Amino acid sequence: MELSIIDSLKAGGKKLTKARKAILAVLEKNALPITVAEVHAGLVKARTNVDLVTVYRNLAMLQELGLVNAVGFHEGQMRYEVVHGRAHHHHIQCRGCGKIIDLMLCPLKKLTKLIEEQTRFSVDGHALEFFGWCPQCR
Amino acid sequence: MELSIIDSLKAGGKKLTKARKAILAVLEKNALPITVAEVHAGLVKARTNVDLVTVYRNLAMLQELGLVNAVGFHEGQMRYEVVHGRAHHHHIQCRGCGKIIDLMLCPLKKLTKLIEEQTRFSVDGHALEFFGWCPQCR
DNA sequence: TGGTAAATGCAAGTGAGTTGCAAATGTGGT
DNA sequence: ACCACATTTGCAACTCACTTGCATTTACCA
Ligand SMILES: [Mn+2]
Ligand SMILES: [Mn+2]
Ligand SMILES: [Zn+2]
Ligand SMILES: [Zn+2]
Repeated sequence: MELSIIDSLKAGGKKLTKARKAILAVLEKNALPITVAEVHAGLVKARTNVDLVTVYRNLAMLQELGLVNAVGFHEGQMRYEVVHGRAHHHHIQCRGCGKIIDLMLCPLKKLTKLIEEQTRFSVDGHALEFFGWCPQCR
Repeated sequence: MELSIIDSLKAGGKKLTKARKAILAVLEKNALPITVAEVHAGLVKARTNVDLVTVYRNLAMLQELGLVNAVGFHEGQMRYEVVHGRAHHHHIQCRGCGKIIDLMLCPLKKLTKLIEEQTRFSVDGHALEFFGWCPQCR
């Protein structure tokens, strides 16, 4: 059973600041992973002025606590989505317009075990993204 | 049946330059994906002076022709490996020392079809990397 | 309500990757 | 072997995501 966001912060010795609440709110209302600039723009739109560097620092911290997930499509920047209350999953991005869709699946449970046996690594994560062309850009 | 490197270059209207040959040679002698800086260092070591920007431009071009594969572990830089004569595969990287190992497998053939049906995207690629701790760093 | 560690904003810095342009070089035809 | 010419290269300047240092502010707890 998963800790609440507030309890996770407390357990990590973190304060529940105005900036933090606002950043989490922006992420919660976005179904898909968004860039740091998009988080920042969301804050400005919500009349919450938070410096860009504060967004960077908070996203890094939230990621360390496991509350936020970083996703990269090799666009030259990372994207972030909330983990809390959502199932582990992956994404596909259109090479034309950049659109992203959630893929509510993960085929890697069994394979992870196999890799651990074959490589003697202990595997603790993976990144899986698909690329292609959406119906509009096809 | 796969075109030779020279034929692929020719087909793309590309010249077989000294820099190009040397870059491919560096990549060929490395089993694992290496950074642009590492390619460049390899050139210097081989007494072939090629500007860093030339390395960037050639790797981008070779990737477009499908001769080279870009791999990213979200380290803040990309890595490159030759495709020619090697089977499609994936990688695992140690979170401690950064060591990379080839995983000669890909579990995504069937899943790709399923995703195409479900999303109406045409899928033309994917990125899959595993992360963990190697025996030394465990 | 005050003491204190954590968090924030601002300014400056880092580093991967890109761009513009003049000079150099590989290629295909003669 | 030579020429014409498109491609490629090197250099310098630039962009932009992200980080760091430090003085000030803020959330938390006794
Ligand atoms: Mn998602
Ligand atoms: Mn490989
Ligand atoms: Zn699209
Ligand atoms: Zn290791």
